Amino acid sequence: MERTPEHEHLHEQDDRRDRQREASTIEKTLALVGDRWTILLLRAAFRGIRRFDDFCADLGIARPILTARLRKLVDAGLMTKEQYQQHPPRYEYRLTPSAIALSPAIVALVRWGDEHLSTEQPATILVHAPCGTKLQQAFWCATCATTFGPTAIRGIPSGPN
Amino acid sequence: MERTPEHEHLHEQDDRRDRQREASTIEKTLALVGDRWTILLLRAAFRGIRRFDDFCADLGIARPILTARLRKLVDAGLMTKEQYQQHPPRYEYRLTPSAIALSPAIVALVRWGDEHLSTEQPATILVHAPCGTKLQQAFWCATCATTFGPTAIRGIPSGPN
DNA sequence: AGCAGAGAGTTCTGATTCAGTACTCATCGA
DNA sequence: TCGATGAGTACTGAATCAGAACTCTCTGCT
Repeated sequence: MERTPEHEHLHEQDDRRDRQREASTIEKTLALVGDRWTILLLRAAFRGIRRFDDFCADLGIARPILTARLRKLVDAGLMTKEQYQQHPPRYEYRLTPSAIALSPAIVALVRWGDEHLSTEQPATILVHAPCGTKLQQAFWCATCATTFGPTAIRGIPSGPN
Repeated sequence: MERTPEHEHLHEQDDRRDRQREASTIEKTLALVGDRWTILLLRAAFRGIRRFDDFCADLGIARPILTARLRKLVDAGLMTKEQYQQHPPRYEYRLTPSAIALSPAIVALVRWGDEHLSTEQPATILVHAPCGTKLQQAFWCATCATTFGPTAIRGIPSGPN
């Protein structure tokens, strides 16, 4: 399931290496987050939900799956499991900064869904709180002081090699 | 992305109906896009891949699954299947504007993965092609002409209700 | 005419993972 | 002691995954 860097039996072009590397990190991302529940779970956590049964009720997720998802997120360092009570041991799950850093991605998905998938029901729209303007999400270049679209993005390898 | 300690939710307003409605559209989004392959497929398409066998080779995806994913994306209006040659009928798959609108979400996921999941391998960083500056992703308010982080986002219901 | 080959799939297999109901286990409060 | 609460497990069938092999229609070559 996890694709190790060694596991490149099907690449024939060598300019694929860059892609391969990038793919493997995004593959890891998707292996973590790319299923029907994990994003929903994180979203619930962003709304302040912390306990097992609350997640269960809020999302309508089956318990064994919730157990598995929470464990996976804790293992990945996106949530922590903390005991908030000794005597009957009770735990709560909290987001780590790493998970909070995912919020732009989650917001982008929510926005896209609202704009492209909502049917008869009016979607919630996200606005800039200070002025109430409908949210735009763009890429911002501090050097050029402009926003730009996806066509102006290029990937370059970072680091010493 | 700046984070303020007290802000652990994107927006609260615990109107249950609001949440419920929003959840259902994000659920649809995730049902479409929330699996191990779809995002990877879209990413490949963003890189210019258009043909069945090329997707197959590039992603290492099994053919039946690719068939299913492409069909799902075409049905959802994210891709079009166009015949580019008559005589042996050959098709290619192209992204629609609706899919291109997903790019902020995909970029956000890639970036997050590169920052939080990459191990020893240096991650590819995304840059603004014209000037080479490292990509910032922000929310942009056209009215205020500023960018802002997730803390300044509020959700409001659109339409009646 | 005959045959290899490309492109775009479809049909079969098993192996995994998903999802749901029902159950456990410990503890508290009445 | 009885029941409720919180946090899980066990066990089940359904769906999805991965891979190999197969089909079908043309094209290009000989």
